Amino acid sequence: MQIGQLAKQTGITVETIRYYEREGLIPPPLRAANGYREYSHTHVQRVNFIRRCRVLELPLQEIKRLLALQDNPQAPCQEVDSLIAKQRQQISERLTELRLLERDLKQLAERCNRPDVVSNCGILGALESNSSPRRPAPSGK
Amino acid sequence: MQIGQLAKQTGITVETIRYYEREGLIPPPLRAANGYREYSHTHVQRVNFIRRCRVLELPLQEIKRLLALQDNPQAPCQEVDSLIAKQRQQISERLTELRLLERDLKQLAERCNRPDVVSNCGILGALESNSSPRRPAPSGK
DNA sequence: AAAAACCCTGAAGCCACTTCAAGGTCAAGC
DNA sequence: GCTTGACCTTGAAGTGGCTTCAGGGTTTTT
Repeated sequence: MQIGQLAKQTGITVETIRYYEREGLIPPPLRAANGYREYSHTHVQRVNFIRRCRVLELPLQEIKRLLALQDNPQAPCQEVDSLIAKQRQQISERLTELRLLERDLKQLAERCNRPDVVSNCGILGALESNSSPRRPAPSGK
Repeated sequence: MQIGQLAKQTGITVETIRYYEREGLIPPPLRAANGYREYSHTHVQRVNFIRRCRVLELPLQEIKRLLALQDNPQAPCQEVDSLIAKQRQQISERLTELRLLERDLKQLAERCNRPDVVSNCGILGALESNSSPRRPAPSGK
């Protein structure tokens, strides 16, 4: 199977497959006499595995760890669990960030004074003034 | 005011301030006789403006647009509004993505078979099988 | 025989920084 | 006056996960 075929079967572009090989996520395949890469079924599985991990937004370095564990069936699977747990934690933190951001952007958008000029723009005004990082009002510390 | 002082006042690192200058977001400041950058109050305002925009995760290119509009007070502020609206849209889309991702990761984590070995790992098993991109069962289209 | 479609490599571009290397400058303490 | 340390300078490279480009070779189709 040529690289284009593998790309079609997995939904990963040809360039990205070559990139994964360079990064060591895919073992270098055999080469045909003309230098073309020749892939087998195990390569399809490998690329699909990587794709599913990337859908979960796991970094390539961690996917690399998972692939190493895969090749070592007697290893404890605790690292797999903790890796997924860590990813869940990060996604959850990012969700919290983005929810706050959404709220802030909504408030900002409401400061718009309808079609007007920049000098009277409520949005720009808010961004100019020190509203964001307001210190908690200097108390007699 | 030297660059270190500006950094302290704005919470932006020295390196990032120099980067913003290179990228054209901050006008090049005057230089002292020894070559050190000399900043004024308007620079503090400018950097704070950029910081507030970055908190909202606006890309530098769009912050550049906002800064250009700021320097042009008679321009209509419609572009400001649409820029913020676009950002809201993107944040909202990303939130939707991450909520789905959170759900998927939770389900995946539940497949863990307690402390065990890799060969019996429910998580790895799920990542290996073609569960994710299941085609909607070929119907007689 | 020519055109289209595939394959190859290596390098650069994207974004917003961060880090590194290799220095010059300046105030304080001995 | 000499060192120590804290500041400042520039330019280049590294980060992540690709994508794009330049410049070719090969194979299949027309």
